[in-house]
Amino acid sequence: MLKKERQAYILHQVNLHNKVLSSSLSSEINVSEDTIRRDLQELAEEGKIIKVHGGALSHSFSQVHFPADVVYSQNQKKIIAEKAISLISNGMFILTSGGTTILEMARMLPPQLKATFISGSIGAILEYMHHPNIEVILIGDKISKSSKITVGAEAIAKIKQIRADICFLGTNAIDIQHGITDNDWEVVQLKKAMIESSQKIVCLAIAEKINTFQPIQIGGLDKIDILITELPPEDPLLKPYADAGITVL
Amino acid sequence: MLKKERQAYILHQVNLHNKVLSSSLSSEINVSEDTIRRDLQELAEEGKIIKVHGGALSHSFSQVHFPADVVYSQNQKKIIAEKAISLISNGMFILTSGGTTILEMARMLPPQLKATFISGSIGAILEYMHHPNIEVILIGDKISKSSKITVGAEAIAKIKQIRADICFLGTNAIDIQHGITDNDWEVVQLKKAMIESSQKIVCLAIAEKINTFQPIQIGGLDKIDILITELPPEDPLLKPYADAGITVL
DNA sequence: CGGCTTTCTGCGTTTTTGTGCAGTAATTTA
DNA sequence: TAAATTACTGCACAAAAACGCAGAAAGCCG
Repeated sequence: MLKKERQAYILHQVNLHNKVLSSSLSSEINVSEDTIRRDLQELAEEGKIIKVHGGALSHSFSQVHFPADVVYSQNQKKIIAEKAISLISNGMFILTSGGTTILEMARMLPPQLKATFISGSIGAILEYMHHPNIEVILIGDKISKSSKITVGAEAIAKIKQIRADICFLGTNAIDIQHGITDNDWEVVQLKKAMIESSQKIVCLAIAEKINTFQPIQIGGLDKIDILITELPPEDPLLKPYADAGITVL
Repeated sequence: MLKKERQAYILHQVNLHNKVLSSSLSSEINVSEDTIRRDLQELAEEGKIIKVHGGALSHSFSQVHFPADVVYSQNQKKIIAEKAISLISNGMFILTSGGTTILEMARMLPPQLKATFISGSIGAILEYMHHPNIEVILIGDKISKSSKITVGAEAIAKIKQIRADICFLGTNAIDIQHGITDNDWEVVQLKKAMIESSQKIVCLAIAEKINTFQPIQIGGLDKIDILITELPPEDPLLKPYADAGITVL
């Protein structure tokens, strides 16, 4: 088993179960605990997991601990959310994934807006529920504790029954070559279904996610209609995407 | 259980109940009181809780003054929750409605418990998600903002596909003549479906709901297997229900 | 192709960390 | 003030981490 492969597996396990033990990983993959420890350390340095004595935890596990950095990217997300909201009008059926950017958008929805929001993300649903004029449809199925969304065949089947006007995807990684990618298999399946069920696909991504990629592909750039970042549309970083036929906001 | 994990659990408990006892935490998590004390100390040093003799308090507690009757009915619900939890064992499929009593039960589930919980109540789902060993299945459909649960034909159809071991119903009103009743049409439909899909039906009701009724019937007393209140089972108020063949706890 | 470097992995040893226990001091409660 | 809880201290033991090292594998290059 290759190092990269191993780390991808570890990351997946962490995101799935919220925690991993060095000892159990070691026996699962058949490498020494030393190697596991080194992998965990690398992943921790990249900020993908939180290393603790005995194993590692997923980032979402200890939500509380996101200091100064959070406020900074909060503002970025507000800019993105504003642009996204400008695409919504009354009466629309809107499909959304989860993720902090989507949550920010949900919070900023204008109170007069009348629309139907469909999502499997618990966090997003909670936000939508606060709004007076929004109909909320919850996609049900097994809940993934790490990503706090519903996942599974039922959820996907349900999404496939829908014909939404527009779909907002919180984007974990996007680049020219691989399109949009993610690191959780089940989340990927869900997003794929969402793309199939929507007339227009909007990707919300903060700039640091641009030109990065993750192990699993959701879809190529050709699936995307609109890309929203906190940068001005004419930023050179975004030029390749505009050239690929995507509307950049 | 990892140290960080344990501390996260403790913190969650503190924020939930506003206080924790070292002794009860120790037996819940199965570590020595010494370890708990050291955890509390660390959390206190980080300013996340207030350590006191015998346990710890939440920060918010020191400020807010709870009206006595809130605490009182909180305690009633805790008694009910405890009795209800005694009916649950590992591996069970458990269907639950919403309501504050159910929420209290969800909060008090022992961390070692491995079971599958199925619900359409957003609040309950959020609680279940915090527990390390519980599988959570979310019933999806349109969300009723007033009751904060999913309602509708899809939700009912989904429930009908389930064969649960036990079903816990938060009860709004119960009396000898009308059985269990409620005042929300859609909630009633859902609870009816839940009753049909479960082997054993448990009603959780605080004493003040006993011998009251609401406009819409969910089901007669014959549908109920177990009735749980905060009163001792031999309380005369409950005698008619025991006579009707219901196990009263 | 052969030699060189670099990277990766596993092993043994030393440190550090986490946990429980016993005895004692401090505190609550009656 | 006495009895009972709870807190603290030092210690012992186990588990995990860190460190240095050596062999294996992969990549590079003339």
